[in-house]
Order: sequence, then structure tokens, then C-alpha cells
Amino acid sequence: MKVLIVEDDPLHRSYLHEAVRAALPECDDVIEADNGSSGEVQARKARSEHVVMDLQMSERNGIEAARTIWRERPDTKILFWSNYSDEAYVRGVARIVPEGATYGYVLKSASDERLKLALRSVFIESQCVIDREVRGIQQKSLGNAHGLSDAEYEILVDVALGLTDKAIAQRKRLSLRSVQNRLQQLYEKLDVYQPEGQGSEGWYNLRTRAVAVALSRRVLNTSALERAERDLQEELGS
Amino acid sequence: MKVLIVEDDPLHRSYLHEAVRAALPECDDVIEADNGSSGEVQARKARSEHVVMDLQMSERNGIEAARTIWRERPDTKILFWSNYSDEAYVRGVARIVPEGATYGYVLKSASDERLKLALRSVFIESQCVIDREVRGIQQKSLGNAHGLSDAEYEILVDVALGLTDKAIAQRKRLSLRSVQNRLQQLYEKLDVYQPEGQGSEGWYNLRTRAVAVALSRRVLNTSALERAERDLQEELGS
DNA sequence: TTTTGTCTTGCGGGATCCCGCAGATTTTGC
DNA sequence: GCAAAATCTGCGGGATCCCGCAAGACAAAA
Repeated sequence: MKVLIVEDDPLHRSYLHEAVRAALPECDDVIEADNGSSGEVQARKARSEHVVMDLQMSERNGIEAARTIWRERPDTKILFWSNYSDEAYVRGVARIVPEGATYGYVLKSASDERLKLALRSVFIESQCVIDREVRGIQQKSLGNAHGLSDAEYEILVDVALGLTDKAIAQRKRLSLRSVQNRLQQLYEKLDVYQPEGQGSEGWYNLRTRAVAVALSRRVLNTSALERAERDLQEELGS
Repeated sequence: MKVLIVEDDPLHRSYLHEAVRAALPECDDVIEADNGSSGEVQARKARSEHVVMDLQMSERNGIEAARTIWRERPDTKILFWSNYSDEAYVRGVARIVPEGATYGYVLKSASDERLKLALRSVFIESQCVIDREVRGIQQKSLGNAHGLSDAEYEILVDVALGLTDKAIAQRKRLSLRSVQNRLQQLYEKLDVYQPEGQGSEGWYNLRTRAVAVALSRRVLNTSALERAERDLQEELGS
């Protein structure tokens, strides 16, 4: 059994290496990669079916790497090991998991024990393991109340990229008014309407404020934006 | 001689501990804190004049912690040890360094040797040590061409917070038109005007696009925004 | 003093954004 | 199969944004 570790921080990488050795005695080969792209290459070359992957790496992040790995071998088992539980990451992962694939999502703040348990559960038992906290984010984001629907999220991303209503309409094949409708829903859910009545009327530019709020709530993060930006440029180029 | 380490990642913290021990034999006491606020408390209690500080910690980040530490004892020597060289961080640090204080800024990607050298230079020799790469950012940001002036940067932050032109004018005690002038400079420097002539006219909402570009160029980052947001709310509350 | 340059402010107008209203279309639930 | 709910769309208008033009303020250079 082979395990591939994709993690750009040397300290974390060697810690992971140690954890894998300890938790999986049946593992006879541990390979390391220090960024997303070399991770993809290693996975292809070594035909590894077991990957531990950091999100947030410079160059090519974990989500993109995981996507191409899964595209080539949908039965690969991937354990994501991340510092953060940003809604943007959770959404990003959920978006790329293939039908029936097994994966895990563990925070770096978890104990040794939890990490080792997750390694065994995912790689040996083929069981999905999602950290409690991450689970919470998932629930909330999909759950009714203040959670954004996929449609709203997509609009949010386009707005955050700096597109006009007209451009978004064209891109999403909607009428101008529909885009503006969705924007209004977005404003409501992100709660960007000021308290009203106080002297603070007209203080916020709703469009930009929505982006600011989304960022501070971690609904969006920089890496999600960068991914979207690349998609956009690609689309414009063609 | 006492050294205080402020770093939220346990692995990095123990690595730092080791490095301090090795580089500074004259140091007889190493204290640790795992986030900004407890770092401030520890610094106050232990009267430590030597601090190694991570930027980007949850709760209270390194810049805020350093600011209060320096406010209480401006002669404290602080070595910043960070993963990133975002312009936002560099600006943030530059903004809070007291007159004549000695400090350093080393990237986590630097070698053992470089870290130890920096520790000795800053703590023993009272010499400022700025990582080559960070230096580059400093030059560029202050330097003529595409670098933003302080005035432009402030406007950028206000826009990114989602404020209206009118609100910014009031906050900065400027006329509406002046704010818009600065915005135009900003748009030019951030290069948000589309290529023109192609079918891509009017694709970008300049205001939001400027924020997107600033984020992707790391002129802004989430932690800088959060700090600004807190300042804003405070100001609104009063 | 004059000149030059940078910064500020006012005016005006075209484009865009925000959104209420109302009819058309689709989806959902029973 | 039909009614209720949700979504999409066009129209219109007020507010804001983006910006060219030009006059005054102030500082540094000539």
C-alpha cells in the first residue's frame, strides 16, 4: 500500500509522514509532494490510491489538485487536512467529489489520535470522515436560514470578480433583471442592509459590501477567488 | 535574557523554540503564547524585550499584538516570522513600527541558518533584518510606478469595506469629488480598465474589480480587511 | 515674483445600479 | 391535473457611480 502526501509546509509534511507510518503499518511506501502540481504528477506516476492533501498551497491548491486526481482515478481515497474550515473550502471540496468516492476532511487543530483514526477510516475502511466543525459549516451553508444556495453563491463569485450585472447576465444566460433579483436575495442573506433610521443611511455600497461581508464570514476566500478568476480569464480568452 | 514566542501552530512553535535555543545560548528563558492576545499578556507579565511573532493568527493577529506591545514598551525587539510577504502585511508592519525600534521580518520559507542569523542580529546586535523578498515588496509598493500611495491605499481599504463615496468623503473629511479623484487614480494604478476595442466593453464594475485585483495581487488581504472592519465598527458605534 | 505641479472642489451628464410593480413561465406539492 | 409557490422577465425611476472640464489653494522650483 502506497500513500502520497501533498503538503507545502516542511514541518507539517514530516509530521504527516510520521503519523502515516504510525497509523498504517500496512503502508510500505510514503511519497511526498510539496505543492499541488507536483502532487498531480506523483499521483499519476505512482498510481497511488491513497492521498493526504493540504488545501491552501501556493501555486496550485489542494482542491484543484484533487480535482485532476479524481478525474483520472475516481476511486482514489483522499484525506484533506487543512488549517481552516472556511465555507469556501467546504463548498469547493463538495463540488469536486465524484459520485461514491470516499474522502475525509480533518482540521490541523485535531489531535494526533483523531488524525490517525481518520487515516485508518478513510484508507482502510473506505469510510468518509468529516470533522465535526466542518460538518457544522456544511449544515449551515446548505441549511435554509442564512445559507446561500448554489445559484446565489455563483452570483456572489461573479460579483466579487468585479463583473457588471450585464456581464453576469450574459455569462449565466439570464436577463439583466434576474441577475438583479438574485443580487437582492444575496444582499438580504448577507444582511448588508444597514439598521436604518439611524444617521447611517446610504453608508454602504451594497455590491461591494456584500463582498466584504462574504470575505469576513469566510463564505469566500482568496483561493476561491483566484480559481474563479482563472476560469474567467480562460473564458474570455476563447 | 528572555524570549517570547507568539505562534499558533504547535509544530512551528516548537521548531521556533528549538531555533531560539540553538541560536541564542545566552537566552535562559523561553516563553510561549499561542495567539495574539495571550502574547500581549505574556509580554506584559514577563517584561520580555525580545519577541518572535507570527503574523496571521486567528483571534488576534501578529500586527495588532505587536502594536500594543510596542505601545507599552517601544524598545521591544520583535522578529516577525511569516508565511507570506503580502503587501498588506508589509504595509501593516511598517505602519506600526515606532521611531527607532529594531525589528525583523523573515519568511518561514527561509533556511534554518537565515532564521538563526536573524535572531542574533535583531536581538543581540539590535539590527533590523528584512528578508530579501519582503524588501522587494517594500520597494515596489513605495516605489513610483504601480505602487499605491498611502492616500490611495486608505481609499482602497474603505472601498473594500463596502462604503459609499459619500461615506468615505465624510470619514476622510474630503469632498465627494476628491474621493472620486482618488478612486480614479486607484483604478489606473490597479489597471482595471479593460483592453477596450474588443467586445469586452463595460464588463467590469470598476469599484468591485479594483477590490478583486487588489486581493489577487495581495495588496489587500483578509486580515487587513478584518482589522479595518473592526476600526470602522468602533467608529460607527461612537 | 512668477511658474510649475499637485491636490482639492464644484458642476454637469451619461451609464450603471438598486428595486418596486406586474405579467409570464416554471417548479412544486397534493 | 390543478393550484400554490418560486423564479424569470420587462418597464420605469430615483440614487449612485464614473469622469471630463475648469477654477481655486498651496508648495516647491525658477
